[in-house]
Amino acid sequence: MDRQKIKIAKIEVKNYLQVTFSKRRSGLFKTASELCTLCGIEIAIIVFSPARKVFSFGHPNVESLIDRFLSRNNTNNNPIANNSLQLVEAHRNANVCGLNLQLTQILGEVEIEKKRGESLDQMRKTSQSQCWCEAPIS
Amino acid sequence: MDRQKIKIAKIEVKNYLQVTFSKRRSGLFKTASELCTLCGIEIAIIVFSPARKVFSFGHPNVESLIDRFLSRNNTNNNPIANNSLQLVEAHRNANVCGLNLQLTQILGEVEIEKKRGESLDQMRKTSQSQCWCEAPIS
DNA sequence: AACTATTTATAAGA
DNA sequence: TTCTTATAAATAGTT
Repeated sequence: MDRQKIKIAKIEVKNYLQVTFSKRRSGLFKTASELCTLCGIEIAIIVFSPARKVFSFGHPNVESLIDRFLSRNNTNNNPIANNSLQLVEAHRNANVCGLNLQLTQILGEVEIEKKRGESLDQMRKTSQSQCWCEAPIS
Repeated sequence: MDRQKIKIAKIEVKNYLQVTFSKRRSGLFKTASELCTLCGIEIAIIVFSPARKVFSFGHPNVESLIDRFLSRNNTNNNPIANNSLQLVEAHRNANVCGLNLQLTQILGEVEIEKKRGESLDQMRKTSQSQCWCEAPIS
């Protein structure tokens, strides 16, 4: 059997899949890097391999492009994009949970202190109305 | 002049750059999609064009891969990756700012209420020690 | 957008 | 994984 074109469909032979993945991934990253140089653009690629390993390529780096991408999507009104952002939002919210907990606890403290203040206020008023000795007896 | 190979260097002629960008970008997305199908992988590509427009390709979608990528980087100890995450962290912090502000204001309120409580407490004690008429005079 | 000569990527093999 | 090479695929220059 000669070298020939392959059908674009899931490769089932594991060893062959691994080789193809490795070759085509490096090809993809190379063409991406050429596109960068030729056109002066910025690009980020994230790949999760069949073995769940992560490979990435980024110019100037993956994280700053992710940040820019998310900012853009946040400011537009596209409901589909916003919907897809829910996972990321969930992440962010997880980190915010601690702050929310603190806030709730502090708000509870405020309530207790306010009640204590009111009760003391009430006591003062009562004692004032019932007692003519606010001034020293002398 | 015949068709010939180009040097991989920034294209300076604007029109030509635009055409090359368009052709190569679609080529890149096509090869990425083939890699997906052949190897059953997941991939996300984010591109910022020379005109600052954003193009993206994702299978199954860009956002979930970003989320997975960030989670991975968060849990490892790689100082370089963590350092690169600072931009994303900064973003998250910007959203947390409002909560922090609330917390600071509420903490201030707590302080005021506590002081008020103490002052009233002090008044009560003073009035008790100076006045023997806590009970009705009768 | 379409064409095509040429370059580039890559499938199969080593 | 890396090299080789025949073939497939992408694309530079043009229309």
